[in-house]
Amino acid sequence: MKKENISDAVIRRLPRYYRQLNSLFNSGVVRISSHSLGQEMNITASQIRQDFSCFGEFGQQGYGYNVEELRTEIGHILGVDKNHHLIMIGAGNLGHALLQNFPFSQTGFTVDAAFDVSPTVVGTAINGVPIRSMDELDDFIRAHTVDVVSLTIPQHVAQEVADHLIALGIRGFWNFTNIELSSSDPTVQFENIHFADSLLTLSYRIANL
Amino acid sequence: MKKENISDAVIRRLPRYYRQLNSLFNSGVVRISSHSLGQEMNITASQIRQDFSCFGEFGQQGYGYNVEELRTEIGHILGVDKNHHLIMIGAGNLGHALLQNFPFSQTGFTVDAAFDVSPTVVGTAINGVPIRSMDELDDFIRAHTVDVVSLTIPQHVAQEVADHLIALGIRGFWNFTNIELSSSDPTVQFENIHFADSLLTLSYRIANL
DNA sequence: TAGATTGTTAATCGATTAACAATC
DNA sequence: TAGATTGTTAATCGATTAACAATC
Repeated sequence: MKKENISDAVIRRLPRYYRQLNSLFNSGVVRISSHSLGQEMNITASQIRQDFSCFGEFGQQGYGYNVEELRTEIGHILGVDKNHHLIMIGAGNLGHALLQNFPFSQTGFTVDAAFDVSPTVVGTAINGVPIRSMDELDDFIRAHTVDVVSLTIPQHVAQEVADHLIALGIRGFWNFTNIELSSSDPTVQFENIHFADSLLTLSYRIANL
Repeated sequence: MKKENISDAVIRRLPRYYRQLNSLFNSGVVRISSHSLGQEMNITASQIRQDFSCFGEFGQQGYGYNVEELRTEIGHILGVDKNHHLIMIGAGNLGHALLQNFPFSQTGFTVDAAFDVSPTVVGTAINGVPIRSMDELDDFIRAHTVDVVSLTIPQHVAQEVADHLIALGIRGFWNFTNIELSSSDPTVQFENIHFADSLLTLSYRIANL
């Protein structure tokens, strides 16, 4: 399942397609053409067909795409049918918010545990996810499959914790700390959510029309 | 202060430059060349010089860039010196987390109020920001300058609330609901933080090398 | 069948990189 | 002065769009 030469721009559009197709499916729409889908999403029909053709032939001439089928295909490409395992490091406000509100299961993830240093939260559970002590982290990782670690911890410990986790074999990081994490190992993947960068681009745009 | 033809790609790099320059400044670095900055950020020196030259001439031949000066310039371009006013709609877990942890003031923002429907939080304050009732929202907006509204509310009310706010004159939205908001008015700016899209791209990448 | 729409190849556009004269 | 490094123009690369034969 190794596609080569898929550009980042294409990959970033896949979740949007998936989201739109889900919404269409839930509205009972059975089929859609690249043209209509493009209008709804503000993407050209050409680009949609180009994007899909990176992964296979999902449509039918003269008909378009079956919404349910296409949704399943793109979901498969994204791995929502994989049941990835995730643990959360840091169960503060943001970690708490994610555990409470984020639809992990719809995204193909199971949150097996959260870890924190604070004795007041260790031993409790949020939305069914047990909060464990950071002391148990290494043993937990050695004993379980962990595909992704979400980092909702203070900036100043982020790189250090990441390095430690990489040494333990973790390859996927969902990084909420506003710093650039890096690794010399190219198989380690970081996905960053930089709130500050996001707000600053908005700040720029509202000032420049 | 209206620069034309600045591509989105350039704008998205500005906060990264700003972040890196801040870090260099705090480490006491006085000057830096496009070459060194590029090495640190994994960007070519050419691109850095191209990016900066969209906004002015901030360097000096044979010397490079003065870190403090360049930081100030880019901060100015991004508007961190503007003191924008922000209100938050929805003071649930995520809103709470942002109020507690996000460095609004360092980003050039003041949070004047948060609004929620829940009577248990209305009347309280988080990190000095008062939580008001949604009933007070319209009057508040009419009486105050509001540059940006952060939307940390449930998906199903998001577009409706956004439309209402647009009608009241709001032009900047920091959208944390996992849906695509839109407006026919091109002066309205949406900056979306789609957690699910982000996690799905990570899901894709860990499966494909 | 005729009309619609795909998948794909070719053309265009824009963004990144390279090169270099200007100059500190 | 010689060396370094900018700002900018030109070359390259990659991504988006257009066109169209294939075909449902």
